[in-house]
Amino acid sequence: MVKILSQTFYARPTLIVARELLGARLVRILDGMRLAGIITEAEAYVGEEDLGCHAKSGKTKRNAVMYSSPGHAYVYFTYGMHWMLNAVTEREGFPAAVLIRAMEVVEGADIISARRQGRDTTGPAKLTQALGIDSALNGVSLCDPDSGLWIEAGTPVAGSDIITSPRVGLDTVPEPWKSVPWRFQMRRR
DNA sequence: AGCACGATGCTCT
DNA sequence: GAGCATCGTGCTT
Repeated sequence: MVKILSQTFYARPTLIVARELLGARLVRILDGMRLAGIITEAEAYVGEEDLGCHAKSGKTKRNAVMYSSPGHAYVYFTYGMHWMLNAVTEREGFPAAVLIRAMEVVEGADIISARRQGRDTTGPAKLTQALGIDSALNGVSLCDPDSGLWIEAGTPVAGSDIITSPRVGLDTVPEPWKSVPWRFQMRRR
């Protein structure tokens, strides 16, 4: 039986949510078609103390959604051409989120393959491009099917099948934030 | 198989 | 005006 992850799922410590999102099913309704993938990689960004987090300098127009209640989509634009998808976590007012970095396609493979021109979906911008996720989805609820974007519970991944490592792309971020092992990946089989 | 680089434009200082 | 939670290509080993 299918269960859309609820707000209480997201209203927990971000590191826990990031781990538990591995194996979950990311679902997107695009042009009336259902596309989906199993989340295989995610990263945690936790509060204003975390100097790798967009909220490090406080609330701005860009990162405001990170401060909203858990279970919302934080979608932002970077590098002049890429969109990134995050799930907002913890309590309202505390800026934290999980970046969804990769998925294994399980529904709508033909459509996704066409959208990706045959290329893979392992990468945060590849994933949003594959699913047609952009600024129109910033701030929508991930707990409401009307938004056209949500996450369903999947097969839990055992701790021994999760690989942790430092987050990607934080080259200029000071330690310890640059190296904390807040990237989570499902072991490849 | 790995690395360097250019693309490209929004956000905040 | 600088800096980016990246990607794809092309060139080197």
